Amino acid sequence: MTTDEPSRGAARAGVREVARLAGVSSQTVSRVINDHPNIRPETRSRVLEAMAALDYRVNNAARALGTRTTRTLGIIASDATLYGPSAGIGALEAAAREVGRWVATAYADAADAGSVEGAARHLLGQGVDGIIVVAPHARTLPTLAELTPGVPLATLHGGLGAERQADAAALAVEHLVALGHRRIARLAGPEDWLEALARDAGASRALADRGLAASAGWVGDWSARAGAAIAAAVAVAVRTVDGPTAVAVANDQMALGLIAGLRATDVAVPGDVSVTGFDDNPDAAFYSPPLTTVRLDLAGEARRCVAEVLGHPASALPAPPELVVRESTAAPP
Amino acid sequence: MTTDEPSRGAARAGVREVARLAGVSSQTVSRVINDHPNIRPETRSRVLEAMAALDYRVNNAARALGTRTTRTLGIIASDATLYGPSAGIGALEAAAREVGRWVATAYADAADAGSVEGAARHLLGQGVDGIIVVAPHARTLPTLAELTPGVPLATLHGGLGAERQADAAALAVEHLVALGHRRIARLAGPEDWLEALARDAGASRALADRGLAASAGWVGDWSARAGAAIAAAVAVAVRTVDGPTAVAVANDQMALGLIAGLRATDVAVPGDVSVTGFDDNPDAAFYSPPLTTVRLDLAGEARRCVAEVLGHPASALPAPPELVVRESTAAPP
DNA sequence: AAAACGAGTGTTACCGGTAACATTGTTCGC
DNA sequence: GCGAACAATGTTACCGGTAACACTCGTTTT
Repeated sequence: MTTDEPSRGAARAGVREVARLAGVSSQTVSRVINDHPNIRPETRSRVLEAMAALDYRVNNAARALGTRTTRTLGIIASDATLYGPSAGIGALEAAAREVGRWVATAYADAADAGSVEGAARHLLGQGVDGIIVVAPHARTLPTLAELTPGVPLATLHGGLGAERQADAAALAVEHLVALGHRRIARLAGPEDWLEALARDAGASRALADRGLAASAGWVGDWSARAGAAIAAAVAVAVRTVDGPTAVAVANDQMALGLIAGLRATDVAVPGDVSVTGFDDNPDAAFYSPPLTTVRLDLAGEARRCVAEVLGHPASALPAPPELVVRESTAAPP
Repeated sequence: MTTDEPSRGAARAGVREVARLAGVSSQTVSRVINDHPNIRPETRSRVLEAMAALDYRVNNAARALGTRTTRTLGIIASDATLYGPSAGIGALEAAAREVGRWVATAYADAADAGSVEGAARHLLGQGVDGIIVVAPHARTLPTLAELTPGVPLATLHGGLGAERQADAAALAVEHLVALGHRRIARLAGPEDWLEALARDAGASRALADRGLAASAGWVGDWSARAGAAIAAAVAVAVRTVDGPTAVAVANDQMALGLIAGLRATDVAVPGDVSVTGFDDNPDAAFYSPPLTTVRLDLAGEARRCVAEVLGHPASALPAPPELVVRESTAAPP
């Protein structure tokens, strides 16, 4: 394990070294690095050459110290075992990198205000320029805002993205209605998650738009386990006269659990009841039966979200959500 | 959105302010912050009070600039849609935070050397003190080592953790053997992933230990889709005389896809063939049938990994892997 | 009792960029 | 043809910690 460091002795070059080699001042080097206007093209290229020759790399700590901005975005994420948030984080990282920002991620139990607060403190300590909350809890958002004065806050799948969440949920319901379903139940996410609210609101709206009653729904914590736990109750409802003939579930994982639970009680999907998911988890095509679900333009949502915390003008809107029809939905029995 | 910043005007306090309020030098404040010995308890508490009173927070950029260390670990992650890596990242973040480090994550397509290199450069630019590669590609590891002289490198689920990966895979095979299976096939991960190698090696070893032939296996890219794609071939093999009666799959998601594909070709699991997974994905209990799989002590592995890059003495070893028996395995037909 | 030591603290300079301001030509309007 | 505006570059100081070293006392050591 001999750390034979090639740079030993020859400390990494800084702006001053580059400046000397290029025959300019260090400030000019800085200008080139930061793409300032008013640099003679020839000077610029001389500097660039020098940077390449010395394998120059900016020192972010120094830059951050001088500018009081770290070019880093903090992400507060919930449970890494849920598909939605995980995929969201990946998309955010890509979007941040696209605009030259770094990300620092802190995981927290979204349902526990203390944990979220700890994550926020952790990120603030890091000096992030903004914080993005993935799948935020309704209650924690105000707390966060209070905790982080001066640091812009945005939410993926919450704030501005909420309409599209609702639209996507509506898409699922419309699909069920088109198949002939008239009594459509909902299995929503935890009531106090903005994301859950948006999805459920979208489903309700679609029902109302079609003149259908929004029957009472169930609530789960996004996990497959929760879906399974609710299955017995769903089975009872389905077997009831005038019971639902379809369930719009707020994410794919709960749908998976629900279907598993229904199978255990001999309720056939989609024979006895149709089920839709939400997310288009890559696994959903291989559930049994393959799950009909809706998909958001995650990359687009992430870009919008990054632009928002950065205070950039809204770029192109994310693509509209898509319905992915598979085999968990059919005409009502 | 009136950003009524309470700290406007009253710029955030630094060590010097704290020092003045506590009646000591800034260096003493620094010593308190860093838990240096040789501080009179009374002095320490005076400083701590002053820090609290001023709501002092260290400026990491300044610290990094002075010490040439950022207390940040870089994580190079592959696909956010796979359960294993996602969960691994979450565990690493927690482990890093436990020892007062930050993490910076960069996602890369592990199969694309260029992409991994880009991620590494990104992290190096950030000035990370070490890099942890989640689920590394065998070939990219040397490249990375070359690219990052002086920056310690470790792998989650690769290097030192490999034995436990192998042990876990062996556990699955042993379970199948105990059920009476003698012809056990394998569906491995991509050949050049260290993790895939370790798991497959463990399975092979277990077979050899039992005096069983390691029949040829299949390979997939960890995704459910890959499992489904291979299903037809597996079905043919299973129906062959002397064909396998069980398949040990290298992760749960591929197992899911495989089972879905087998169902399509009327091969029953576990009736005609038993299937085991790897990871204990929280969804696996709700697959159809619920998946028998093995689980690693992810938090422990992450801690070990963080200690390794940090050059800390190895702490407690991760707990041994566990077998989780569910319904995808049964005695051979 | 002088010398050596260690605990506890202060001084100074430095890390590597960049903001702010100063300084040169150049070009342009009238 | 002269001052104004501007383009291109240099100077200087500063961001906020900490390393390195210096210094002052009590305690030991010999």
